[in-house]
Amino acid sequence: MAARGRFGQPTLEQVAALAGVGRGTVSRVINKSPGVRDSTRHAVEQAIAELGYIPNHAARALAGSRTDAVALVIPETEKRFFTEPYFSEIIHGVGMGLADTELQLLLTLVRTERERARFLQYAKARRIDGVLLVSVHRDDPLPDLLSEMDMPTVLGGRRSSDETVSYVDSDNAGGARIAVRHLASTGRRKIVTITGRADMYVAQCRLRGYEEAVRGACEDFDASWVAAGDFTEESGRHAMAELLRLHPDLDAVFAASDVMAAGALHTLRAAGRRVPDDVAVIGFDDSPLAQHTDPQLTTVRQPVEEMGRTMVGVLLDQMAAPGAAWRNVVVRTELVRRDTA
Amino acid sequence: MAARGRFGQPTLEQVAALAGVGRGTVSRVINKSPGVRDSTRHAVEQAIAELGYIPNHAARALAGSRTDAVALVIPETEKRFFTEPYFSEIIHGVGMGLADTELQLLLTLVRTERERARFLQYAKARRIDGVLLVSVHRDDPLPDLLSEMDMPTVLGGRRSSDETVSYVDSDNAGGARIAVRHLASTGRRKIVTITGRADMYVAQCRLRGYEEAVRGACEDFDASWVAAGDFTEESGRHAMAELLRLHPDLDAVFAASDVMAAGALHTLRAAGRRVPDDVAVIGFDDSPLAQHTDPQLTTVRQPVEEMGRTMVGVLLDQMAAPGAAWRNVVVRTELVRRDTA
DNA sequence: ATCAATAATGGGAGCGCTCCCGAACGCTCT
DNA sequence: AGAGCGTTCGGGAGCGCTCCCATTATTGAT
Repeated sequence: MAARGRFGQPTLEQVAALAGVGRGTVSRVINKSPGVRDSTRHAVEQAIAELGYIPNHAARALAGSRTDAVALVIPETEKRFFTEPYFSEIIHGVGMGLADTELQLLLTLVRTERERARFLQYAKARRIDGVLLVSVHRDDPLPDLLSEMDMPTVLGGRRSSDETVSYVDSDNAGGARIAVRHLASTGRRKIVTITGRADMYVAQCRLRGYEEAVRGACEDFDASWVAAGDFTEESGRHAMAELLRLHPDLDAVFAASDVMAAGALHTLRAAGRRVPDDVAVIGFDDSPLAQHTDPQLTTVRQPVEEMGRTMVGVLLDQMAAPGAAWRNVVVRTELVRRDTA
Repeated sequence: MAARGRFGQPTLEQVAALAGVGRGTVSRVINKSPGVRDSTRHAVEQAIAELGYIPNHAARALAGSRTDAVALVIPETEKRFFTEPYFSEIIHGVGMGLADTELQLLLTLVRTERERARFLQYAKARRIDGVLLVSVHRDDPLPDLLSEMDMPTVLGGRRSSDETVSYVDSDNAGGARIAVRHLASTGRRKIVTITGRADMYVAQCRLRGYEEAVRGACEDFDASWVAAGDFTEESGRHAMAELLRLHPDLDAVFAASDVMAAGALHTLRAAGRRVPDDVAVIGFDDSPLAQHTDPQLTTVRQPVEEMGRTMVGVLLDQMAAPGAAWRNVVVRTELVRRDTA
């Protein structure tokens, strides 16, 4: 007589016994493999329901060499993780994408070299079937290492224009262009910008979009209209102050993130400039923060949650067809008009 | 000759062969079991290093019936998950707590009944060794179900004053008291409050703390000073409007969350009240948002990240000594003075 | 040197599943 | 009726590890 498992859980063998079939048949039913007569299938399903059978995951993983788990890797140090709702939204989107699969989500925060090495061990040991990677810096070799070990991998954002791993990205340059054009169309003539970290492609794209549009709109544009930030509020304040010093006559600023825009707003107010009367401001991301600034921030929205969901979709494809071509998706961005521009 | 595993990974058997010992001995070394001579241990470690051996997790889980994974369950619907940085901070704290263990973090968003049932299946099937549960509502049976199946469980926050599962909570009543006392000590005489969802213990505690302190400070206090909110900004605005209508002479408001305080700030400004000159405002949580409001929000800080870390500690204890007594930790809250009070 | 007691060690059994080969059972077609 | 084929099904082998008991090495006491 087939005995119950260690935790009182029924085993596949018991289901087989109850249904009066062999182990293999039950396995076939569970895995929806073809070649089982309908009547047999029903008998097995009946037995499964009766016993409340749940497949043992460890045994499946051992025998079948797949784990039904994917990792979401966030290689971000403290600060940004709190400040940016981006991560919450990605997590949420990924969660939704995974909702009707059998996959589990392993969350891995990689802050130190040690944690990074450990994660690679996990990947090597095949404790996961796939990896979602967000916030990847330009020279990060992790994606390549993963794809070398044939681990299905999808990036959120990309490292450069010729990314060699599947990714889902938003149209950052396009969003920046829309923002600048909107500014220009409302009569602004000196539209400066605050950039994100130069080593992140997303920042480069937003800068590129800005430049493309600003060249078309403002004849006297030059490099001094661009101030470097690093996506923190602090840097937004500093950059804004610097910009104000260099160009007292500026009348609009495009910040590469809402958080930096909030910093800019702060400096602007401290300098006695009225927003949007004297200076118009547009941010990027449409984070919840944008609704809490005063005045409420006009910003470029990227559908982060949708990106998370899409990343899962692409990963699922990769896992289903290993070695298939890279797939890339670029989602649209849009201007959200509020009160600062 | 022992062959390589399916993915080219060396197996324990190979390590044993190379070290010239038996399988059992290698297992003992890996698990740091006693009873291995130093010289033998070194030989094995040497072999492990040489082969780059990584234990196969599935096999361990199957043979040893433990999974080296814990789940963080977030039973929250859309809105709050984005708005509240609380979740990011908890996640971060939990990540830190887990950093120097061998445990993996499984993130489970439970939004629907179906997902809830599925999670219970996972727990029953012992795919995880322990559970961290945050944002639990008063009548949520999940914690009890888990502890009935002997699953080590720790709550972030608690459901009521006589919680029957281990928890880590912050001193909400104390924080509210500090806030009100501060308000009173700066001469405010009509200190109203906006509460959180009545079905959450955390909201009840903050309300209780408020009442305790306000009774001592304002003689004419009555129930009409209390307006119900639900932790959303929206509700903060409405509650504030209502309060203003009932008590045009109010001079201070304590909101049970920063988000609601931000809403209140909005209504106050719209009503032409100056903050903090006419009305002082104190929030709760010290979320990043508090630094972006205008003026910056005075608030009560609860060390969320520390709570996350502590939850892991308590869970580890539970896992080490199953069936041991419940352990509870209440962390301190403190007033963060900014510009609204 | 001898023997009992103790410390190390080897390896069989088994965890619950998937994979896959071959058996059994229809069919159809000569 | 018998051969030949496809469809279903049963169950052995094995995934890589832990558990545990039998076996062997080592130590201390006599």
